[in-house]
Amino acid sequence: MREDDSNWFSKWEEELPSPEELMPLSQTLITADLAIAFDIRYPNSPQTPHHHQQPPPPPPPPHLQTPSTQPTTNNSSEFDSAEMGGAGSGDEPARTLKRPRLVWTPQLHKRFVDAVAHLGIKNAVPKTIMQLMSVDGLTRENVASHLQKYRLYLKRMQGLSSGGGGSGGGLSSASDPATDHLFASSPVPAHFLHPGRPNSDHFLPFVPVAALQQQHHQQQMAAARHAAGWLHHALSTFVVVV
DNA sequence: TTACCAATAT
DNA sequence: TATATTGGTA
Repeated sequence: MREDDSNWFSKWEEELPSPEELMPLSQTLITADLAIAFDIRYPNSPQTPHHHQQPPPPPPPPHLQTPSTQPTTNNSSEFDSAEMGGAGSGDEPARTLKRPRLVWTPQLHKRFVDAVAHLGIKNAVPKTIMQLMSVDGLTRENVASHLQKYRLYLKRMQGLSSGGGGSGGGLSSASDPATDHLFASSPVPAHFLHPGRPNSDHFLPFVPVAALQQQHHQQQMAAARHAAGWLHHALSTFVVVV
């Protein structure tokens, strides 16, 4: 196993989400230059590049949509026209500013589900989930709100699977398709619906990647090594559990 | 004091 | 409807 260490690690490394998959979460439609030009602060630049005056409290993210594919139907006039009525002009303290409503894209939700799955139901609380997701600009409240809804969804699924009968009998689930669209986009791990038994598979490395700046590579690698140690421990536990 | 969580508000 | 905010509680 010793010699394999470097092997499995690089192999594991290869399976990390591609930048294309990772980027979308914190990528905006505005280029860095444009952002600077318009004095728009990015959520995922924890490290203020080079600019004058950047107050410590991270300003609200414009939006953390995930335009992995350039939206063909993109209205380019979608930027938040920050100045409204001239009230909150300029350098006003970032706090007390309202963040734009978070949109739970399928990608974001996928990350959410993965985090919950790897944490196990019992440990899946907003703060932990948020940390595991490591999406810049994502707040605990964001996650809490989503989690609340997701739990209701899971409960409904359980109720459906165990009890009873579909009323009309025609299509599969009688529940409104519209309600489930987002949640249906990501598969629900089986053990979510079977409480009572400790989760059996919660280990494969859930990419602990936090950001994508080069400066963070060190931290990322540190996190990765940490995850590696944890993996090792998890594996030894696995033998016992199984 | 923090964070969870269900209810409620927008 | 989807997400945010609130308020009681552990």
